[in-house]
Formats: sequence, C-alpha cells, structure tokens
Amino acid sequence: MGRDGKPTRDKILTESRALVFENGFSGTSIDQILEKTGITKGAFFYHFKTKMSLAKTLIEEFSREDIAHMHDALDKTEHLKRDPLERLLQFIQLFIDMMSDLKEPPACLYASYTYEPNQFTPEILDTISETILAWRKTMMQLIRNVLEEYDIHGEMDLRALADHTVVVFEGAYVVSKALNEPDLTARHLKHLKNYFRLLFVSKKK
Amino acid sequence: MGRDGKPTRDKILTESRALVFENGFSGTSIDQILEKTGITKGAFFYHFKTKMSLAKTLIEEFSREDIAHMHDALDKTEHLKRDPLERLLQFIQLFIDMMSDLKEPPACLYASYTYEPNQFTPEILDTISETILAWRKTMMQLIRNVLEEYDIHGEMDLRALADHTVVVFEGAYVVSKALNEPDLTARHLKHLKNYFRLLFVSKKK
DNA sequence: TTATATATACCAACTAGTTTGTTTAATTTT
DNA sequence: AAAATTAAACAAACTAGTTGGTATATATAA
Repeated sequence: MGRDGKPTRDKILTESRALVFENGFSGTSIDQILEKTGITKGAFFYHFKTKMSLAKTLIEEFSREDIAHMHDALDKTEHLKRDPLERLLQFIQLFIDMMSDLKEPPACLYASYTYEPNQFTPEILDTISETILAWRKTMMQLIRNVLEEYDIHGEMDLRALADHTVVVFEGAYVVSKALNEPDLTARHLKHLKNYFRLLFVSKKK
Repeated sequence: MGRDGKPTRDKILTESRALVFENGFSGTSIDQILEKTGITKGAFFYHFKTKMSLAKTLIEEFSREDIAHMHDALDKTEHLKRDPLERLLQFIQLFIDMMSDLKEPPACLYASYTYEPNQFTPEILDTISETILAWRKTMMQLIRNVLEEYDIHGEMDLRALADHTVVVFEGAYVVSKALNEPDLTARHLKHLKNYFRLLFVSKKK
C-alpha cells in the first residue's frame, strides 16, 4: 500500500471547521488552512479536489455528528417513554448538560453557511435543511407522544413548537458568540425546558 | 454647493446589506457592489475610504434601526405600564406583527458578522455586543416590572430570560433562512409570548 | 532475507485570475 | 465654484488550483 492519509485529512477537517467559525467560509483561504495544519498545497488538493468539496465534507460531517447526538439523546431517554413529558424534559436536559461548562462559545455550521448561502452548491444547502427537518420530525414525535397524555395551554402551532428547540440552539449560539459568554446556551435551553414543563397539563377525563 | 451624494451613498448601503446577507461580508466583493448599484469604483471610494469602513457603517445603521424598533415598541406599549405583564406581551406582539406576512426570510447583520468575526475590527464587534446588551437592559426592566406584581414558576435565570427574546429572534432568522420559510419567525415569537404568559402568576398576598 | 514493485501520500514551485485600493484627468450637477 | 461622479489604467497582494517530481509504507518475488 502507501502511507496512511487519515491523520492529515482529519487535521484538515478539524482546523478548517475552526477557521470557518472565525473567518466564514469564503473568508477562509486555503493558504490559511495550510498554515494552521502545517501541510502543503499539494497535500490539501490530494485530499480535496476543490475548496467546495471541502465545504461539502465539512457540512456532511457536522450534520452526521449532530444527528448522532440527537439519536444518542433519544436512546438515553427511551426508558422514560411511559412518561412522554418526562422523556421530553430529560431529552432537553441532556443537551443542557452537554452545553454546560464550555470554555468557548459553541457554534453551528448551519448558521455559518446560511449567512453566506451563495457560496455553496444547492446540494450543500439541502444537507442543512434536511438535517433541520430531521430534528423537526423527531421533536414532533416526542411532542405528539406527550399530547396523548397531556392537554396543552391555549391553541398550539405544533410545527413551530417542534422547531423551537433548534431555534433556541441557533439563537443561543449567535448571542453566545457575540457576547463571548460560553455558558449562555445552557441557560437558554433551561428556559426552553421550562416552557415545555409549563405548556402541558395532565388530562382530566 | 455641489451635487448631492446621499442617493448614491444610500444605494451603496442598501445593496451592500443585501449582498452581505447572500454572500457574507468577505464573500462580497466591491466589484459586485459596483455591478448592483451601477456606480463606479471612484464613486465607491469617494464615499467609503475602505471596505472596512463600509462594514462599520453597515453595522451602525443596522444597529440604529434595531434600537429604533425597540424604542418604538416601548413607546407604543407605554399606555399599558399599569399592567406590566400585558405590556410585555403586547411588546412582543408588535414584533410578531412586524414579522408577519414577510415575503422573504429576514436576516440579521449581528449573526452575519458574528460568524466571521475575524474579518472585523474590535470596534465593529463592540457595536454588536453593545446593541445586544441594550436589548438585555430593556427586557430586564420590562420583566422586573412584571415581577413586582406577579410571581414566577420555579427558580428563574433573569438575565437569560431577558436575553431570550434576542435569542429567539436570531435563531428564528437562521432557521427561516435555512428552510426558506418567511413566516417562521413570527410563529416562534408567538411561542416566546406564550412562554411569558405561562411563566407569571398573580401574586397572592 | 533482501531487492523491487506499487499505490498512496505528500512537497515546492508555478499559473492565471481576482482582490482591494490608487491615481489622474475629464465631466456633471447644484 | 464646489462637490460628486465617470472612465480607465495600474499595482501589490492574495486567490484557487495545477504540475512534475519525491517520499513512504506495504506487498511480493528472488
């Protein structure tokens, strides 16, 4: 065979992601990536045919990790499915835990790409919307399960409620970065959890 | 005298803002701005000494408009200050109205800049954090007024609650853009309003 | 066991085009 | 006359991507 390229490729992906969060995608030059990774231009273009293919790989990896976290939280709360509200609250709690004690503000590639959409192929933008819609689907089901046993306060926009978790995440990331307050996301997820707690009341039948 | 440069300057600002929302700031070239406005390079650099000074003017104007909207909503709800909860709810309602019937997803320069912070001077980034902190201060006061007459459900992170409106705005913008759903922001603000409604209960004394 | 073949990984230098910003002289509008 | 704008050429730095050659680990054959 030949030597193992995986460490190099991984390094490119890790450092590129960090650079994109600081400079944006089009603000990140390949030369910057070379400088941060210590590799050469030839090595970079050996692993990625174009800068766009790096963008594609970055978002696909990010999406995969994101969906993995979601499924992980589903698995870890499955034992609570007899009490759907408790499960929903515990599901959020897992992300509160994840976002606690961060040393740096978190960030999301969906938002990064979404604020310079013209830089990307439709395929890349589709990956983003599909991932967000996967969250919608999951949250929708968790909420529907709650609604079988609980009534709700007032009329309800179910789709927006399902999206609300992603909305709070994305908004908290922006504000956390802008104010440089790493713990901000966890604090807002607690309000989201509190909203879910207040929203549902036991059915009287 | 001399001729009036304001229309040209305004055109640069309007078209630049739109371009930045599509391409990001560093993804927006001056040539693109010239093409969209129909002016020449000489005219551009007559009005803005550098590209960075355009960035600064863009964020300052955006911030000024934003703060103006906030004060406008404060003014329009001042007659309700005897019922602070009603005022808070009505305050949010005004933004729900503003975000209803949009034909395109809205966007925010704070988020745009925050996802490529290295492109900007500290001064520019300070404008963003100061504006967000102005929102925090206003919301904090509205909420404090409510707390004088209402109890709250559970222990409360007051600062995060004050920031929560900006968080929902920013998050909804991101998701609205990503999914291309213009009405999404209004729908999430309704959930925010609903949260405020559920959170407070009349004091029993 | 040693020489060699080979696929993979990587390097250094180069290219063609784009970027922001400058300069200068003529022209237009108030 | 003063302020705003055009047109066009120019420069220095930076951009993504190409090229031709080299290094390295593994497989295989003598």
